[in-house]
Parts: sequence; C-alpha cells; structure tokens
Amino acid sequence: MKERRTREAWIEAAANALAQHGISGVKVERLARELGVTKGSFYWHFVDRQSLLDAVLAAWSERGTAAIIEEVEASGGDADAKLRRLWRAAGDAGDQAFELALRDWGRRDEAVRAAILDVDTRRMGYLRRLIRQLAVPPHQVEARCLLMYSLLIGDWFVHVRHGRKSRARVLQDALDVILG
Amino acid sequence: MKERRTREAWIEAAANALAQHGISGVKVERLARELGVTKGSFYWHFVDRQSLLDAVLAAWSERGTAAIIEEVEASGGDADAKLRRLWRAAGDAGDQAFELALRDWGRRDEAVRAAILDVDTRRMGYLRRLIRQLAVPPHQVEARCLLMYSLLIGDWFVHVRHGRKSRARVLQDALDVILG
DNA sequence: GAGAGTCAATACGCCAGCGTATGGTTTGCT
DNA sequence: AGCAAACCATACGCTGGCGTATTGACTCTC
Repeated sequence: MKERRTREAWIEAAANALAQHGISGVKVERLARELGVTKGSFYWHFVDRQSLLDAVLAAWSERGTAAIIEEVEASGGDADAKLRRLWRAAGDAGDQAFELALRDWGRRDEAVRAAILDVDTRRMGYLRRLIRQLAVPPHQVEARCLLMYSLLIGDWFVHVRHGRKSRARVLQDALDVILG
Repeated sequence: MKERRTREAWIEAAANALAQHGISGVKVERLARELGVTKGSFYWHFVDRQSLLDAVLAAWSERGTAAIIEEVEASGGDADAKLRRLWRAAGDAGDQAFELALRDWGRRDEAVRAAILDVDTRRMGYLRRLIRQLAVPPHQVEARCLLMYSLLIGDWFVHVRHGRKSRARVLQDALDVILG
C-alpha cells in the first residue's frame, strides 16, 4: 500500500493555518478547500479535528529543536559566533508566526503547554551550553539565556518606533548586551 | 436619562473573555450568559460584535499607559528603584493574559496593531527616560529598554525549567543584567 | 478479474453563533 | 395619567463548521 503522504499534507496545511489564523482558525473545511479536496478525505485520514491538532503538535515537537541546532553546529566557530548565527537563523525562519500561534494556543491547552515546556527546555539546554563558554559571570548564565530567548519572542510582540535607530540596530545592541 | 453603565459592563466582560479565550473566544451570547442577560441587551448597546471589540481596544488604549506610570512615579526613589518597582507592577498585574491575547489579536488586525504600536511607544518613552538616568552606555539605552520589555513578555511565553534556580531568581538576575 | 484496501465526493444532521424583528417593561418627565 | 425613551426578552433566519453515512472510483494483489 502506498505510504500516506496526503496525511502529511493535511498536517502541513494545518500548521500554516495555525500560523496565519491561530488555533481557532484551523478549520477542516477550509483546509479541504485549500488542498483541493473535500472533508471526505479528511475524515479518512483523521478521526476528528483534535487528532489533526495533535499531529501538528507532535510534528513540531519532533523537528522543533534539532534542525536549527544542527545547522548552527555544522557551521563551526566559537561560542560567540555560534550564538550570533543561532540568532540569525531563529530570526530568519519564517516560522515565528507559527511559534507564536502555538504559544498562544498553549495558554489554553495543557498538552500544548507540556510540549512547549519540553522543546523550550531542550533549546535552552543548547543555549546554556554555548553561553557558558562566554566570559560572563556564571551566576548570570541562566539569566542571559532567558534574555536571549525572550528577546526572540519579544521582537515579534512589541511594536515600537526607535527614533533614528533601526530596529535591526537595536536588536544588535541588545544581543551585545546579552553576550557581554 | 441614566448614564449607560451596562455598556461598560459589556466591555469589561469582553476584555475578560479576550484574556481567557483569545479574540475568537469573545462571543456575544456567552457574554450575555455571564452578565445574566440576553443578546437583546447587547444589540441595544452595540451595533454589532465588531463595535464591541473596537470599544475594548479603545478602552485599553486610553488606560493602557497612564495607570502604571503614575503609580511608579508616585512612589518616588531614583531611576533604578523606579525601574524595579515598574517591573514588579507590570508582573503582578493580572492583565498579562489580556495583553498577550491582545497582541496575538494584533497579529491579524491592522487597527489593533496600530493601537499597540501607540501604547508601546508611549510606554517605551517612559522606560527610556528612566534607563537613560542609569550608568549604562548611551548607545545601549534603547537596547536595554527593548530587553526589559521583551523579558516581560517572554516571561509568560517561554516555559522552561531552570535547574536548581527558581524562576523568580533567574528573572531577578536578568533584570540585573539589563540595568547594569 | 475479483475482492480487499485506499482514498475521495456527496449529502445529511446538528449545533453555535451573529444579527434582526418585535414586543414588553421600567423610568422619568410633564 | 400618559407619553417617550431606555433597556431587555423572545423568537426567528441564516451561515459556518463538525462529524457521519453512503457511495464511488482507483489500485494492488492473488
């Protein structure tokens, strides 16, 4: 029997919808239209909407950490270089929208929260390893990790004008503060 | 004729619903149940659902900045003291949930985004004024403002275990890094 | 080539939620 | 008393979205 690749298509479409419209915006019939099929297909691959959402979450849990880390590690350099590379990779990725929507979703769903806790912990572990190699006071390592992570999120959530400075410039400065 | 105070009740209920369930969770009939009335009331006070949302946004725009600033200013002390007080005030306030929901909402609504930009800019102005009085390099003032603001948001969005340290402790350390 | 298995279309029932229409009740004014 | 405005209840129509049932292809295997 052929491997189910349409199932993946549904998951991907759902992930996009989540990123764009939030969790309440991922609707079976809308996805069906986007995929050029009808609900009939959906309810063959999934028992219900919830199981699709579960699948989206599971997919993210799996590939949520490894990808970027590998890319950064592969590029080499010292800890500082890696961190700055990590910053760029995380910022460029078009999936901030997805991550934000997912985190918003997590505010109302225990299972999602658990998955986020898991992924964040793994990511944070990597961050910690890098930052520990920098010349910062040991008791501030954890704080700087959190700062970097928060800045990544905040970058998307706080909209503000910075006067003569560009946003990119301010972010750069902020990163400098974090990395010491 | 009596002043409309039920209108305000609707707005408040909507704000609560927004905080708890997100923008798509604020539904007319649900609010009606919570307020112990029916839709009939609603459609007397508002022309439609959107106008209620507009009202919620407008209310936030007005009282979104002044309240905390006044409280902090009233308490006196130097810039550092004020900033730490500001931090506590912003953290304690039970309306982070509201702010987060609102920001998520803003990702999909231009008008909301504009209001956020406005409020954030005013808040940032106050932050900037305080941080400028600290002993930090001038070119880092803006960055540290953004860091503090982001940390406030990130605090809610990134869930992670910090090993032997408590979350509060790490946040404290982070604040120390920001304030120099 | 026939049956099993895979995938999708169609049609249906159901409910939640928005908005409307209309009528009823209370309050204040004269 | 009586009118008008403010406020709310009830009942209705309409849409969108979930899930089910049924049927129709197409494909693989024996």
